[in-house]
Amino acid sequence: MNKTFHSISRGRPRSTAARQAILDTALQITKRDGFSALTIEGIAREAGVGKPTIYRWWQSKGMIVFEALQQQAEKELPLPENMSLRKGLLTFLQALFTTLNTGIGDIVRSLMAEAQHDPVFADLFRAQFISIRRQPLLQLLHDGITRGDLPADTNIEVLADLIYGAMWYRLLAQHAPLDADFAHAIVKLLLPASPS
Amino acid sequence: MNKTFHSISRGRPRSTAARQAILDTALQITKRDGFSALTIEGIAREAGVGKPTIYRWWQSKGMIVFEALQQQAEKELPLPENMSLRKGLLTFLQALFTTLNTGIGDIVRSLMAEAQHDPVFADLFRAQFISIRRQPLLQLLHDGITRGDLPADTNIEVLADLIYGAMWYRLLAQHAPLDADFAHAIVKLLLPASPS
Amino acid sequence: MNKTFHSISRGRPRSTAARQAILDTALQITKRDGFSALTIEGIAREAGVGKPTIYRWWQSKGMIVFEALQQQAEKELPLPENMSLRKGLLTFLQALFTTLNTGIGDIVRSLMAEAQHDPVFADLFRAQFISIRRQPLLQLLHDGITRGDLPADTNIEVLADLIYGAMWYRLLAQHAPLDADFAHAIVKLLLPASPS
Amino acid sequence: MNKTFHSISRGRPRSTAARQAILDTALQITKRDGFSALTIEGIAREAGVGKPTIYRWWQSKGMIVFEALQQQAEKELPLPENMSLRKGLLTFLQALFTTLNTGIGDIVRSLMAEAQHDPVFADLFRAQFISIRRQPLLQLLHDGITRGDLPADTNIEVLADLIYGAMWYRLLAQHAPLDADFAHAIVKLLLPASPS
DNA sequence: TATTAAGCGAGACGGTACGTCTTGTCTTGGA
DNA sequence: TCCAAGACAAGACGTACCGTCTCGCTTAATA
Repeated sequence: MNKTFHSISRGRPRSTAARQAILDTALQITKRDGFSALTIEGIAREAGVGKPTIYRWWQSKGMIVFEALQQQAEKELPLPENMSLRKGLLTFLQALFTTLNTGIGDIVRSLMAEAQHDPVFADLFRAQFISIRRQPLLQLLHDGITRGDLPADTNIEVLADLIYGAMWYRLLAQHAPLDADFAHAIVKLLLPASPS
Repeated sequence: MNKTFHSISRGRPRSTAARQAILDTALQITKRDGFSALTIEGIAREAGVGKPTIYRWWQSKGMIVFEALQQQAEKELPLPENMSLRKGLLTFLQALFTTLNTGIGDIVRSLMAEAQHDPVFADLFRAQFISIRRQPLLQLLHDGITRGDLPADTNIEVLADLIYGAMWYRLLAQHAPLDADFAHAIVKLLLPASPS
Repeated sequence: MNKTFHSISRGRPRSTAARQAILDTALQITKRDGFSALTIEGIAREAGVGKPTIYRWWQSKGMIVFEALQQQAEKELPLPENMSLRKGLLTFLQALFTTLNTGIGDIVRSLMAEAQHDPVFADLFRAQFISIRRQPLLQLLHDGITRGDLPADTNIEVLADLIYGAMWYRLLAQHAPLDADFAHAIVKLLLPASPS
Repeated sequence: MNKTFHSISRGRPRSTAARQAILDTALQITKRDGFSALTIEGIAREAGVGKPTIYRWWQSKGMIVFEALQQQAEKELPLPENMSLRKGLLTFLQALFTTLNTGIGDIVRSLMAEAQHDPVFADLFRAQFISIRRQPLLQLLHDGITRGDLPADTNIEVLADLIYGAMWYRLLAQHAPLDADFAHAIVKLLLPASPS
C-alpha cells in the first residue's frame, strides 16, 4: 500500500535544454535559410548539440521542424461561433490565410514537400497536421447543416476538400495570393444561395 | 560549292542520343525508385553519359524529369465538347484522376514537392505545367457560362482553383483517393442547381 | 581533537563481481574479435556493467586487457634449473614460443602496439611486463656466467636484448614462425663454442 | 607498327598536387601530433583536399604515412663495402640507429603498431618495409661468409633476426637507447672470435 | 538500527571521426 | 565544339565510440 511507486525510467533523464535548443534552432534556420538549407549537421552545430542527440529523438529533419511548428503554434485557430456559416467560413479562411502569410506558410509548404518523399513523415503529417486542421472546418460545416445553412445531405468531407484544396493549391503553386478577395470568392462560390 | 555548309554553331553538334538517353533514364529511375532516389550521378551512370553533359543542358534533376514527363505525355487531355458543363466537368475529372492513378501521379507529386525548394524550377513548373493544365478547365468553365450552365458573373479562376485544388489536396495529402466518387461529389457540390 | 578519524574507505566497497566480469569480458572479446574490436562500450554492454564503473577503475582498455592477461597467466614460466646454459636457454625459448603460439601471442602483440600510442600504458607495460619477463632470462644468463658457460665479461643485458628481440621481431613482423627450429638456431648462434 | 598506342586511362588525370599535399600533410601531422592523432578527416582539412580523394587512393592512414615515409627516405642506407664484417656491421648499425633517432623512429614504431591490427597493412609493411630492409643486412652477412668472417654454415636469416630483433625490441619497448654502445655490444656478442 | 557515502546499472550528453554519397566544376583525349 | 570518363573540393549523411554526466537503487561500514 505504502510501497513506493518505482520510477520506470532509469539513467540520465533527457535534457530539456538540448531538446528545446534543437527545436528552436531548427525553426530559426528554416526561417532564415529555408527548409532545404536545413541539415542535421547544421542544427547540431548551431544548437551546440551532438548529432547523435538529434538522431536519438527524431527520425528526420522534417519531424524536428514539424514538432517545432506544432509547439510554436500551440494556439489553435479559434473556431468562429454563433455566426452564420457564410460569416463563419469567411472568418475562418481569413484567419487561416493571415497566418500563412506570416512566414508560417513557407514552412508548411516545405513540410508538405517533405511528405512527398518520406513516407514515414507523410503518415505523421497526415495524422497530426492535415487531419487535425480539418476538424474545425468540418465542425463549422456540420454546424452549418444543423443551422440549416447547408442541405442536410451535403458531403462535408468533399466540401472540406474543396476549401482546403483551394488553399493548398495557391500555397504550393503560388500562382495567386491567399488574400481576402480569395476568401470572399470561395465563400461566394460554395455558399451561393443566400436565402434572404 | 562542294564546300560543306557550315551550320551556324561550330563544333560537334549536340548528341540527340545522349539527350534522349538522359530523359529516358531519368524517367525510368523515377518510376522505379522514386524521385528522391534520382541523382544526377545515377542518371549519368545508367545512361552512360558524362555528368557535365547533363549539367550543360539542364539546371536540375527536376527539369530533366519535367521535360521527360512533358515529352511522354505529349497527348493532352482531350477537351470534352458538346456536353453540358455537368457532363463535361465530370468527364474531365474522371480522365484526370485516371491518368494520375497510373503512376504519373507520383511523378507529378514529386515535381510539386521539388518546386517548393527550387524557385527556378518552381517558375518553370508554374508556367509550363500548372498554367497550361488550367487552360482546358477554364475553357470548359467559360463555355459553361456561354451555354448558360453557370451565372455570367462566376469567377471561373477561383472555381478552377477549387476544382484543381481538390485534386492536388488529395494527391499530395493522400488522405482519400482520387476516384469516380470524388469526381461526382465535386460536380454535385459545385454545380448544384441542375434545372430542368 | 575529538574530530573523528575517518577510515579511508567508507561507503559501499568495490564490487568484485563487476570487476571480474569486466576482466573476463575484455579478454573474451579480445580473443574473439581482436584487440582493435574491443571497446569500452562493448565491454560494458557484454559484461552488463555501467561505463563509469569501468572508467572508475581503469584508465584505458589496454590496462584492462593487461590486467586480465596477468591474472590469467599467474603461473610464471618455470626457470629451468640444474641445466647447462645451452639446455636451459633452449628449454626457456621453447616454453616461451609454445605459450605465444596459443593465442596469447596475439594479445601480447596488441598490447605492444597499444603501448606505441599510449605513453601511460607504455610505462606500465614496460615496468610490469617487459622488465618482469626479462628477469628469468637474465638470471639464466647470469647463472651461465657463474657456471662458466659464458665469459665473465659478457654483457648479459644486450644478450637478453638479442634473445627477446628475436622473439618480438618474429612475433610482430610475422615474417617467420616462432618454432623449435628458431629456438635451436638462436641457441646455436649465440652459444657457439660448445667446448667438449 | 605505326599504329598509335591507345592511352588506357581516360578522364581527368590524377592530381599530383593533391597527392603530394596529402602525403606531406600526413607526415607533418604525424611528426607534430603523433600517429594516433592522425585522422583522415584531419589530413583532408589541412591538405585542403576532399575526403573521397584520399579514400580513392589509399586504404588506410597507415598506407598514407608509409608511402610518405618511403618517398622521403628514398635514399637507402648505403651498404658498407670493402670492410670486414665486424666493421661493416658496426657501420650499418650505427647508421641505422642514427636514422631512427631523428624522429623517423617514432613513425616506424607507429607503423609497426598499426600493422598489429590491420592485416592488409601488415602484409604491405612486411613486404615493402621489413623484407626490403633485411636485404642489405643479409647481403652483408652473406659477404661475411664469402670473406671467411663467418662459418659457411651460419644461418644468416636467424642472425638477421637477432640483429634487427634487438633494434625493434629497444625501439618498441623503449627500455634502453639505440646508441653506439648498443651497436658495439651487439657486434661484440655476435662476432666474438676476432682472429688476429 | 539508522545513517550515509560510495558503488552500481543505465543511459543521455557534447564531441569527433568514420567511410560513403552526391554535388557541381574541371580537365583530359577522342570524335 | 561536344562528348565520355572520371578526378576534384566540398560537405552532409547516419553510425560508432569516446569520456563525462546525472539519475535512482543498493550495500555495508559507522555512529
